Amino acid sequence: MSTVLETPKGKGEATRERILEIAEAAVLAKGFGATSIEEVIAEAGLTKSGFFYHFKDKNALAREMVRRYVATNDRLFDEIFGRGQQLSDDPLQAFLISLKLLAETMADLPNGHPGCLIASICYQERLFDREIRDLTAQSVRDWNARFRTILDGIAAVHPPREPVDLDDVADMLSCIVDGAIIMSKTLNDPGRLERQVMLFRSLVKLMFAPN
Amino acid sequence: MSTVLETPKGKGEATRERILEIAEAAVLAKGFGATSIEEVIAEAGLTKSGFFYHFKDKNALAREMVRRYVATNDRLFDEIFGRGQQLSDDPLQAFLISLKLLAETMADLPNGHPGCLIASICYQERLFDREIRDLTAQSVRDWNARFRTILDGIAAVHPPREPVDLDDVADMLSCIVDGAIIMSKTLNDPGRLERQVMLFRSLVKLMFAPN
DNA sequence: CCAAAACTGTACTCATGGTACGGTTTCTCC
DNA sequence: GGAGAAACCGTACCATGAGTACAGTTTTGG
Repeated sequence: MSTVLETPKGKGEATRERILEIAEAAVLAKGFGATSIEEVIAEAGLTKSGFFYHFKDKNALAREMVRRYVATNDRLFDEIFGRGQQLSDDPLQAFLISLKLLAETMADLPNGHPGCLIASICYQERLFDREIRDLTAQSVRDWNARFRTILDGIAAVHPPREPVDLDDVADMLSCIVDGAIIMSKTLNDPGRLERQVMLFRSLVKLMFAPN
Repeated sequence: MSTVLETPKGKGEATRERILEIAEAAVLAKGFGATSIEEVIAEAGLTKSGFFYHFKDKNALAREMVRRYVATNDRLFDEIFGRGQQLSDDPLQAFLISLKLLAETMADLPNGHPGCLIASICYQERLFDREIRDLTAQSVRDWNARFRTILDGIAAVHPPREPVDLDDVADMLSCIVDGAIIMSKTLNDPGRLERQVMLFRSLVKLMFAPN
């Protein structure tokens, strides 16, 4: 309370963050069930006791991982779609700009996109408790709602030329990103993710742009 | 060779199949790393010795699982896209019919789509050997090539109204299906998968149909 | 009926996840 | 600079699961 800085961040907080980061990478590479606490703490450079000081069990680790992932993603979306709105008053143009930014962001990852934690968890649902599954579900709903709002704004100005359901179009963006991440990883070709986002962008243009 | 039936199928073959089916369901629900041989054999009703009679180790099980999954999927695609071609001479109409069939097939799963094994494996790549990763990569490439061929046939008759890359459009179908499966599972709403396939269908129409 | 196929049973090793708990260092604040 | 909390270490322990070895038993197909 007395410090001026926003994030006092005791030493413990830093360790927590390090654990979460290492764990997330491991989970995305081998799955939660196959990610051992031992390997995480080995890489983090602390002991088992130290780990359990921060997280009461593996499920607590998972919960915090998801919270962290969702928060990071939310911030990224805020920035990307906020930036689009700054750069154009037309909602369609703003969205197209944001999609381009999104594609570039995806392409900028040096070793390709590390993966979507929500997708990873979805394929291991039985390992997680109700709270975690609710967390992932809510975050997906939030993202879809965000896109839906944007699309509403566009449709108000540019009536779509075909009767498409905007809820489905909003869903589609998440679907394409998740699907493209999988394809990129499977084929070991990071470029596909960017291309899919750009194709989605073309289709948005096709749907709304006056011909 | 002397039998008339296509599949003589000794008793061992049936057991193998049962193991693979149980294992696949378990892997899609909790991941490969968290799927124990013990639980699989418990559900299959045989002993550990019995299991290792059929598969030399867990990786052999994974290999056969993937082979089985890919073969099943190939057959399904053969049927769906073959049927489309039977029902219309126009390649675009044929594809639209097939996509409708695909959407219906997806919607017909009683408890929603169980999941894509390739996607599941992609998020646990470190657990699998080179051979398995090559298998999944090749199957994805094959599916993409199949769709690309269809799109080529369409484009030859109906020039696309926007300059879209047909390779990307072909990729998109797999991406959308994989992504929609994840969303359906995460939100526990099986309907989304069907809707996404139908939306893709609308977009194909929008891309190629003369206005 | 016989040989191969398809298992069962037991008994073990080794590695690892996860728990429990008491002790020790390091930080922080008064 | 001392007290107490936060952050961490050490060790001992149990349960589970992968995988091996191998001898025995049932089942099946020709």
